[in-house]
Amino acid sequence: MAAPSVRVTVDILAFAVHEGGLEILLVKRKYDPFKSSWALPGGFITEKDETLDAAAQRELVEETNVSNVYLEQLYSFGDKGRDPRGRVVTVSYLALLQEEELEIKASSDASGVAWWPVKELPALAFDHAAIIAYGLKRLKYKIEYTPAAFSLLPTKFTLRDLQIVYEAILGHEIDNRNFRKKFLGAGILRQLDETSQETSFRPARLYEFSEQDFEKLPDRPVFIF
Amino acid sequence: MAAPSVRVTVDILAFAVHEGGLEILLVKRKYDPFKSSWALPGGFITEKDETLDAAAQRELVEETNVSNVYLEQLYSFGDKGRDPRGRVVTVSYLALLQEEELEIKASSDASGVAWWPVKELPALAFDHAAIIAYGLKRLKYKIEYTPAAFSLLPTKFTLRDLQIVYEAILGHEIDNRNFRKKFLGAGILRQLDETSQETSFRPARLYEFSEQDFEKLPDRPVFIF
DNA sequence: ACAAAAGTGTTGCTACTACACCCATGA
DNA sequence: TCATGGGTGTAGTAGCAACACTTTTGT
Repeated sequence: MAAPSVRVTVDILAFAVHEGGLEILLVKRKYDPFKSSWALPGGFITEKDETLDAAAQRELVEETNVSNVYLEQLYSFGDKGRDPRGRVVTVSYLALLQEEELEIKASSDASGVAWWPVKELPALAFDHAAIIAYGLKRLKYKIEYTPAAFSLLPTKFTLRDLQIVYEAILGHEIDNRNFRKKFLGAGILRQLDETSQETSFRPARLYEFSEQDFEKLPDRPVFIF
Repeated sequence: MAAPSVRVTVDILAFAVHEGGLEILLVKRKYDPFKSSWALPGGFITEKDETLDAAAQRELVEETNVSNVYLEQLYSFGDKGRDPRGRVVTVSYLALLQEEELEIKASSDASGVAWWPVKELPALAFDHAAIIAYGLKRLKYKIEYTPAAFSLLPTKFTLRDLQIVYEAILGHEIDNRNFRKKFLGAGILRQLDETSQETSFRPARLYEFSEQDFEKLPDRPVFIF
């Protein structure tokens, strides 16, 4: 049986919320094809990669210096004409990051790495614009049915911070009373005896997400607003 | 950059509900590796496949004689040791079928093709048992949030038929009054002026799923029981 | 008349939406 | 004292779960 060889990449959609807006991490390509275009971080899988997940972790570190993050496989893209060099199947991954805690750094393959607001993306290489559109749809969905939003926040956060994450991703405002009621009633937040300081007005209570309490819930909660 | 070539397969999880139980379509391998084991239908993508979806359609026809069905990409598997022949990345697909309307037929690559109840699967080749476990989880989820269940039924069906599909996939019984109420209230079923005949007792009303009405719903309904 | 499955309503409860004001703090 | 965001309660509504009996048909 002729089994034509194909090249496989993993590409990462790394999202973060920054100043009330959703952003994605992109690298500027140094080489052809699509030299000087912005693209998703990622690359070919190697002999050493034990799993696709591991390959995604590795590529993210190599291309952007970002390590040790929540990563989840999203979808695979394999249309014939999507890469001018030949058949390339791309397995896309979703990463949820806290921008402030990272020090991004371009690899030698790239001439730059930067956060881009998803509402003002540059021209993108390959079919990466379509991949991002797909990822955004999935992300909206995910925060409504899973505790994924907490991966976009530091361990200690205020309810307002959490609400900002939801508003940035869903793209609309949420009534703060109902928002707080739903999360406080869900029983998955631990209130801390600390308040956020950096303000010149009333400090807000800090909370932590409790993975254990979430797992113990009889039914999965729904965070639809 | 050394881009090691990888082989890519598409494998299909073809489900159907038969006599109240959920079944999956498997083929018996004629050649090594895993000669004589049962496996998911599927195979390597070829130069001619324009898309991964098209490759899945093609493989399903070639290996089982099943054509023209609902197909949806599920997940990709690429652990290093999963195929003894070397690196193989498998893109899995979900197909939802009506067993009665199909005439399955083994290809020349296989020594058999058969429906297997998911509760009594045979020993399986590669990591196909894990792939099926994953697919089952996704299928349960899908019927609760999408109209996927209708793909497992003929165009005309009774409410009881529909309930049997839900019970087979979810694995528990459902109160029939609440079940009917939810579906009749959802506004996505068209009642026909026909009844099912084949019974020796009271005939049941037939219904059709209305794709258009489903699309027109302001919010997606939730079919959780 | 009987066996078998089709079909039907109500009640209590929970959870949601919509909505506007007072509170605590630092400057 | 003022500006700023933090924090709170209620009333009306909609949707859900739990529950058992009558109807229709063929034999």
